[in-house]
Amino acid sequence: MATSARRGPYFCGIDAAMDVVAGKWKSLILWELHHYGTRRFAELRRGLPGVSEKMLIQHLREMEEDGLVHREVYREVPPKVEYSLTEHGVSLNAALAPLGKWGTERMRRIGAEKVSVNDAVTVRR
Amino acid sequence: MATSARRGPYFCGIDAAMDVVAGKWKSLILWELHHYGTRRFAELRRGLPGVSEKMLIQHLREMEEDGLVHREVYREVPPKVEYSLTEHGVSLNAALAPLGKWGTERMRRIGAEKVSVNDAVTVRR
DNA sequence: ACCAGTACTGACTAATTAGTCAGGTACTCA
DNA sequence: TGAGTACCTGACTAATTAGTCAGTACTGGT
Repeated sequence: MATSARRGPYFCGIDAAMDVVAGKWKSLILWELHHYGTRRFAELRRGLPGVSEKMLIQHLREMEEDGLVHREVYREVPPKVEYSLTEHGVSLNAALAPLGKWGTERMRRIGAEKVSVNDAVTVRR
Repeated sequence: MATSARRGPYFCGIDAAMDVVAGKWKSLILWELHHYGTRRFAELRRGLPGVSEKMLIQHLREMEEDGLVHREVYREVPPKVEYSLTEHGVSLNAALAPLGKWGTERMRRIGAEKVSVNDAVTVRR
């Protein structure tokens, strides 16, 4: 089982929270959905420069399983799928806010750059 | 470079914070050091049931590089090394508190078990 | 003398996570 | 007719992260 799902046992709450947020793009997806409310698959892909479709879908599926995002499929052609945060997703995002603030502060401290759209296509590590 | 160090560019603050917290045991180390104030290497090892010495050292070194923990070496025999949180480590821990609360709530929701000392030696995933 | 405790290092392997790329359906527009 | 958009799936590979295990130097206790 290469993908998803641990769901305990956990050492503590942070451990449990990390389990659902860990993944290269998950926090970014959370932020996008929080910021825009509702986003289609292709919109998310464009909003997360550098993400591969495979990972985007995989993360979205895991987050759906974990009850963080809601997936609304419209039986149309061409297909239309809308993603949005559930109540739990919204509260997780709120819980992440202080961490985001700390991170922003850290970026200022170490003088880290923000990724630009041009950088994003190239390597990140 | 298998170990450590990305340090930007980041997409956002959460991305930057995640960079220093990601790692199987880092949040737990943070919690231990926060709880006890100062801990020796062997105390940490015992406090984190299941951790391998290699990962513990590796994580401690990375966190030291990232300015989260302070390493105090006493030139004695047998060797004595004390780890403690720096100011930044303390503030990071504070920023993680809401996330920990969310995680605890999630554990209650999904009925996840807390790891017991007996479990810890065996597999975790 | 021998074993345990301390704080490690380093080689090697296993497991996990992410990326690439090809394909698939069902349409619309030129 | 051919290209393009939308939302995917699946096979295969690369990169990253974690685990195992052996070994070091020194000492205190039995």
